[in-house]
Amino acid sequence: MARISESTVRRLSHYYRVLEEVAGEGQRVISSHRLAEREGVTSAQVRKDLSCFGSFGRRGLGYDVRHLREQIRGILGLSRRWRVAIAGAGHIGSALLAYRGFGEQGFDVVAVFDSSPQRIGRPAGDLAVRPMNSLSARDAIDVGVVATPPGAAQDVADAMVAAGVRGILNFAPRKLHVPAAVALRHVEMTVELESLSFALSQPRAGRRPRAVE
Amino acid sequence: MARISESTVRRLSHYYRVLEEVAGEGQRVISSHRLAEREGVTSAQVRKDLSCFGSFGRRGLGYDVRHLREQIRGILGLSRRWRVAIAGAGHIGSALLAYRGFGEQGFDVVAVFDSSPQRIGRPAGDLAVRPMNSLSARDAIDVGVVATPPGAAQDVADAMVAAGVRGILNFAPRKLHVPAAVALRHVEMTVELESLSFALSQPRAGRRPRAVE
DNA sequence: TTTTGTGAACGTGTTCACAGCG
DNA sequence: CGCTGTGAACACGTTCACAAAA
Repeated sequence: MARISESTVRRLSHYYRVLEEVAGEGQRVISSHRLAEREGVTSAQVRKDLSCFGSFGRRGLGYDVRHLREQIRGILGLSRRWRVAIAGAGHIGSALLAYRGFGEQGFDVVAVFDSSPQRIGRPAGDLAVRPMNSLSARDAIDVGVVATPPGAAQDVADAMVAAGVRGILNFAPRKLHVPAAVALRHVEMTVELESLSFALSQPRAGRRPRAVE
Repeated sequence: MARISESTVRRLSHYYRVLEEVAGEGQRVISSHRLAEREGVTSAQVRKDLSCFGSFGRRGLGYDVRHLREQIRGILGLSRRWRVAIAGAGHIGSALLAYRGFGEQGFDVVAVFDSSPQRIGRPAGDLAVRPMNSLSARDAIDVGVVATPPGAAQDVADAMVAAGVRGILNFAPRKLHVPAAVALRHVEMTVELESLSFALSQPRAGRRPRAVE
């Protein structure tokens, strides 16, 4: 089985959402063409992506919606739960804590940290905000979420790595350096905004690849 | 001047941040190599990206930090201001409203909408939450931010398009369909999370280094 | 000499087109 | 026949390598 590209994984995540929707509509079977249509990609892309992980379809028929959904669920690791720590109890951190979808995807927020004395000890959902330096390997955190100001982000990431996290989701607009064994993903709101600003600044009505339909 | 790839624009946004930092450190000149190093790309990449827009460097010397920063600022359309409307006064919408970086990038939030009667009329920063259906072309919105539950996202986007927005930033985990002339960007927190989940599920050859304390 | 700007080479992800199978 | 699975062709973004300039 060849190396899986990041784009393939991201599309898998999209397919998964479409399949949940389609299953909700009572559809039992879906073709790569229909799935592609809903997601805005080509049917060949769908088949290629899926074929990285096995043969889930039936020729002449299509894919069983429930079965495919469960397969993707397994592939994406959504069948198990992950222990998450959020660093930064500001606006973003608080919003994330309150975000229900987090738990629905298998991520349990088990600790919230901040370095500001004013915030430490304050209730945050079912939890209380802990001082940043109290994070340790004993917390057994799988995924750390960096929701601090940019200036603190690298230090926080270092602390997370020292505490043994295996993945980091970074919301701060700064490049983080972590060991290769730690998975790192970046939610780049700033970049999306500036990319939007660029598109809006272009003279002619933009024919941008991401503006489909 | 050839077509600009989306990746190039996104990197430009990164370079811009590095340049602000470097300018703050008092550096007056920076080479493509140093810039690349800080951003985690190759120096050829930096030069190629910049060369799409002109010749900003001096051979044998490098790039003038302030000048390059201002050039990129102009290219990304950050020299002017955009009128922004946020739809959805829930956790994400509120966090965005409180986010200062928004304004620093030239985006003025001039209206907040929601369809829930409980939220309408409530103060939101300097603004008051308005009923979703009160959005109209008279608001002269440039950019709409979709921060609603997924089920409402498409309707809200349609309303924004009808009100004449030129760009949409979507936080809802659902594909939006908009006319090609409307720029669309997606903050895919869900996808990043699931991509992390996938990475964590892979049987990694190199086990993570032991947590040292 | 240093470092940019850029055509050429390269690699990777996407699309095509069809063989294979129900 | 219809639709999947997949090698081959293609497109596009990245890297290389070097001529040109300071």
